[in-house]
Amino acid sequence: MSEPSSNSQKRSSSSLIDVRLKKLEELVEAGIQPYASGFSPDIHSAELKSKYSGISETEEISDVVRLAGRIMAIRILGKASFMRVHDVSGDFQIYLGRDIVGPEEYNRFKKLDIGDIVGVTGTPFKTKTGEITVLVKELILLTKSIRPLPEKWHGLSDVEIRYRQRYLDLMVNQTSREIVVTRSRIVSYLRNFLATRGFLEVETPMMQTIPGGATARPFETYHHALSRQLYLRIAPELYLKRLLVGGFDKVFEINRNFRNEGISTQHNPEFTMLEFYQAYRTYEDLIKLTEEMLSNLALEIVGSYKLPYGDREVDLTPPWPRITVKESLIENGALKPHEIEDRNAVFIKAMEMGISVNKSDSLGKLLMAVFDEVVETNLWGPIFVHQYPVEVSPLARRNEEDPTATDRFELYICGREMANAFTELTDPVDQRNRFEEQVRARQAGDEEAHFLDEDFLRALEYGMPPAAGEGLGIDRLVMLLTNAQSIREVILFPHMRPEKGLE
RNA sequence: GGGCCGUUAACUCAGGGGUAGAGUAUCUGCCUUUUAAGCAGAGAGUCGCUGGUUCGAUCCCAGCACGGCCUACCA
Repeated sequence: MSEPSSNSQKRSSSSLIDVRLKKLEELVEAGIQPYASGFSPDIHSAELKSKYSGISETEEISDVVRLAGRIMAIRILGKASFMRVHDVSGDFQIYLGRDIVGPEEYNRFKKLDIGDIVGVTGTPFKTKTGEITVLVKELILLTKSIRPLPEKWHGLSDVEIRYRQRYLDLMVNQTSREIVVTRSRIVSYLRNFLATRGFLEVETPMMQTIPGGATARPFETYHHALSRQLYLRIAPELYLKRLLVGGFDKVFEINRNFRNEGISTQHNPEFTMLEFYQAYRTYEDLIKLTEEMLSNLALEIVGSYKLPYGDREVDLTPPWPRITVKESLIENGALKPHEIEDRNAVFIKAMEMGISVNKSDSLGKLLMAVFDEVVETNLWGPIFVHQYPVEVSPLARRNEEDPTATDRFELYICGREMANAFTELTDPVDQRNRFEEQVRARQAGDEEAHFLDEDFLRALEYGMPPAAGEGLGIDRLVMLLTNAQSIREVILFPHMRPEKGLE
């Protein structure tokens, strides 16, 4: 699309590339296929090392092993050479001797570059320094690399390049690879945990005509054939509940949500959410399930309930404490017990604290504004904050004793919201009233207020069994378990502005 | 969206109003057990972009681009 000169590939880099392109030409002229196929390794580096760790230095092993990987270091010592090769399980060393492969082949090997992918066939032996090494009988070039890799001491640390060219980051940074593997293990564990408890994994629409289930600004798109506006989903909640109406009593979905909001170390426009719903249960049951699921997950992934996070530690040994929103506000000293039910008193307090609030805000919204400002970041946790105000919980069931509160909790770990759950509102009349309240808020300018979903109300009118549901942010959970300080470290290809010259 | 900081060789980084330095990588030569191999030599840069100030800018100033951190909204 753009001319080579406007490409991000700078001139000097292209001179290094030119050297390699010349080598590539020479290979082709010599009749060598620089992008070969058909070589199958029969062992990985980790297995090689463990299998032959017991051999002695002088021992000659007749086993022939086949390995493949990317050359990461080359040490030429005249008529013999060592190379370090990376494969998926780690790295291994190969030994090339001129007297073994012959002078012609040996000279060809000396022209290999760091970054080239090779297949080797040979026998294992132990070097003077005790490293299991492959004595190469045959080496074939599988892929010629024409771009230089980052240097061997410091590797690649420029975060912009690490995120934009994740393939390069994964090639040279082991911790980046480990996070990918850990994330996969976490998702598998959660899937298995729920599946063994009878939950059914489902997929619901990513493109929705009415974006529902959360308070957030949606991304908009357009369907030409239907001539209508569509939204990328902000949550799967209303669809999963429709499945409860339909008769499934335990369902879950692990998938992407999209929210048209700011980007930060805690936020990516698309993020992964686990949502699960269970009929004939309450949020009390979800508290127990969450404790069990996440504490066992920590044992599985980290090997302990106690996790290092930043320069602190968080202890996931169950059970975890609980506190109501109102209790937390009083305990924190933000509000006095007599003020907590008094909208005007809370409004004045919020103003005094410099929190941006509106005259029209309900008591519940004001309480949450104060909570977000002064309580939330101090909740190192793990802790369940529960009994959220009804005005900010339009899909949650009212508490039996306190109709201004809902049977809802949010789980906080390391000062961050990890999960949000509640006993579901199943009363179609109450649900309609709450939606209408949201519509009024939207008309008053609240871009994040819920849309009214008439079909969802129709489903509730047929009757949804009593149920409880929860949403759990997977990216933040992976951050917690990998001690990552930025969400971009746990998302393979995080959102970035387009790179100049490559659009 | 706001504030602060950054952008110099392919990579990691120094430097600083008089047209640029190191290590790694690359290239050449020597070297048969190295593993940050070693020794000798060489090449490599529009100092993010665009303007301004100046005899002269990579350095000072402004704007822009991209990124990072904090902050705001949210999960």
